[in-house]
Amino acid sequence: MFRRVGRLGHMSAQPLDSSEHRSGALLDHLARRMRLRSESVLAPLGLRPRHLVALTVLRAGGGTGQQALATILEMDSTNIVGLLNDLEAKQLIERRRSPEDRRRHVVELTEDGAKRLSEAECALAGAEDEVLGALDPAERETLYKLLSRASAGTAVNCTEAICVADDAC
Amino acid sequence: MFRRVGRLGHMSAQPLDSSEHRSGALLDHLARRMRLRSESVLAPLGLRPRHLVALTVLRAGGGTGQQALATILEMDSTNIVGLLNDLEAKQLIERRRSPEDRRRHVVELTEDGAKRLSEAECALAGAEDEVLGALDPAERETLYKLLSRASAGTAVNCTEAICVADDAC
DNA sequence: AGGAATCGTTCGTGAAGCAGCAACTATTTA
DNA sequence: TAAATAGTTGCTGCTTCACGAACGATTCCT
Repeated sequence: MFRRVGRLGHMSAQPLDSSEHRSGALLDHLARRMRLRSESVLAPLGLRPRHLVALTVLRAGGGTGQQALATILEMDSTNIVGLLNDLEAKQLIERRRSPEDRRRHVVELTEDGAKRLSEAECALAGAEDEVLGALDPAERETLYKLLSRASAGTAVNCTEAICVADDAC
Repeated sequence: MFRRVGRLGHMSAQPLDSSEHRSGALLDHLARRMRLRSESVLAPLGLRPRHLVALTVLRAGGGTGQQALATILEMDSTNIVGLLNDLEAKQLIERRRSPEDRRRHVVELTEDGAKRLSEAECALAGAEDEVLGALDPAERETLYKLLSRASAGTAVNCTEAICVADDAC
């Protein structure tokens, strides 16, 4: 499951100067800042940050089963149920039984869901302006694309549908 | 299995519609994935993800008071105390009274702290490889720089209130 | 000097997120 | 038929975290 991390300094082929450039802590830091702001902005829409994450993933690779979704989001599947219950109660997603395997519930964004997601993203403009204030629009776009590709790439392991890279809306 | 959207080379014009390109959810998603992996990797070092965040911030702008640190990390100052207690017990940071204002505790990385931080970052290579597997080294470097600048930028302005452009959605 | 404000510290309280187990239904697969 | 899989529900417990109250030390205001 987890890649074994070798003892220090055993990699001779890699340039060592990138060893300090780990993005993990920075991701954590910025995600926290963003999440704190998002909560208050999203509240009027009846959404929480984690709902937005789920919706975003669903938009990227819709038509996934809940098990797959649990893997992508790395959440316990029992907790996924509650999350999806929220979203379904608001009619932002639909659960349909898969015709090929009727055990599965295929989860997909509804029209309302896509619309609400758009609204939410739009409402987050202010929050993002605060958190990413040091980056100009072009840099933010670059950041978005990198994050998007990384997110899609990691999802590849788990499911089938990935194709977010660059869509022109 | 892979639903492929062609248009690979067609980077036509500019992505002018950045309206939907909000990075918040993606940040959240990737940060979570990273954090889950980091925990197990960091455990042998006696660190947790949030410790790493604090150390990273301290390395970037050392010599800050705890109040300022609370603002940067956007954590309650009472919770900062416990966090720093952990780190001080491990002798990764030092609290000294500021000579100019002896109410303040100036927090700084010790040599051990910097070393441990480096080790931790090195140990996170595997985790990062998993989470950012879709990005090549150059892209990861770009990502790091963007995140780094964003983090530094928000830290600098944290004292002054940033006026947010009213969202016109 | 005296009083108010600030910084750090400790303690407690309460809410929220989340993992994990158990049991159940429906469905597929061997 | 038996076993495995997907989803659902309910429950338990741990951890994190924000928030408040009180306190000592120190500085700033007048």
